[in-house]
Amino acid sequence: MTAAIGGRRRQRSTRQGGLVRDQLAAADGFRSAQSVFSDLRARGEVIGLSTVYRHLQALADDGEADTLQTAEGEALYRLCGQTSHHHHHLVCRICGRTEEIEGRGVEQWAAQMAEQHGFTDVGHTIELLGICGACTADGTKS
Amino acid sequence: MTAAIGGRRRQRSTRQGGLVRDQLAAADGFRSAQSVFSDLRARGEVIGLSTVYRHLQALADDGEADTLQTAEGEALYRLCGQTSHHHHHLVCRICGRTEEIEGRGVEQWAAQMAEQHGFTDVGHTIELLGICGACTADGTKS
DNA sequence: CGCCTCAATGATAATGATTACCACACTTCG
DNA sequence: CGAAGTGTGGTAATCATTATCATTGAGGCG
Ligand SMILES: [Zn+2]
Ligand SMILES: [Zn+2]
Ligand SMILES: [Zn+2]
Ligand SMILES: [Zn+2]
Repeated sequence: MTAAIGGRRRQRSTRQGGLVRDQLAAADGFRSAQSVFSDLRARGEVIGLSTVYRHLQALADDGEADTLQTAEGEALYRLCGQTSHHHHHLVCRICGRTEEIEGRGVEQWAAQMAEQHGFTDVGHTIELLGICGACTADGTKS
Repeated sequence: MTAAIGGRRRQRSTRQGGLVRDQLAAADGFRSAQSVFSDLRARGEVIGLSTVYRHLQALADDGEADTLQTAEGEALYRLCGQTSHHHHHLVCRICGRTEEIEGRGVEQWAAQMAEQHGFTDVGHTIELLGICGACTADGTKS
């Protein structure tokens, strides 16, 4: 009843909205609201913390950004390539570089597990966290 | 350097430790620290919030309990059957009932993705969240 | 059993991310 | 220009978790 069927959600496009989106786009990895905020401020931009949170959530709601949570419970956001294309992430725990990955095998497995146990309406959270090639190299020498 | 190689970690066994463990064991689903605390208090037990947090983390560290995070960033704990046996969970988002699941296919997929992208030391977070048979039935009638 | 030592406890304060508020600025349109 | 309404952003409020630290109780020993 609440849902606006059409896609549009953010009705006015504002300078701050662009800033947040650009900042996210600039980084190829996941970023926290706090870090997006302080980076923007550090760059001399004038924007409020509340506004950053608002726009990040708007992006997430519109499906333009993916989110995940750190082990410490901090929410991270990332602009993702194809909107509405189901995928997962392989994130470098050092530099944050992120690869979008997918696999119908996993999706099938999830569905199968659900069915096998009589569960319905099953969604899943799948994130891979490791160390990317570049960071491995960095750590190797020295 | 800190690690005691052997299994034992909690050196003194206390009443409070038992309480926390029992409370976890009583529920078959994941429980938050706050809820374990308030349930114990509601039962008339005398225990501090700090202590509940401490014991939950100790259990998690010892591998006796698994943890996961809600979308809101709250940490949940659950005593799991076989210690040191790698598995994942299929959790009912209504009643919290939890099934332990596994699948070497998924593990292989994760490993393969990691290798394919040159990532090393890759771990994964995989949780399935749905509605169990009982809860589906409940929702159907009415 | 009584004593001693130190880990464990728990009330409380501190932290840190996120949200709620709300007065104010900027758009838009008549 | 002026009214109406959205978006902003500083600040206060939330809420889970952690840090402090004085007090308690477990266990070992004589
Ligand atoms: Zn993505
Ligand atoms: Zn998937
Ligand atoms: Zn259920
Ligand atoms: Zn696994």
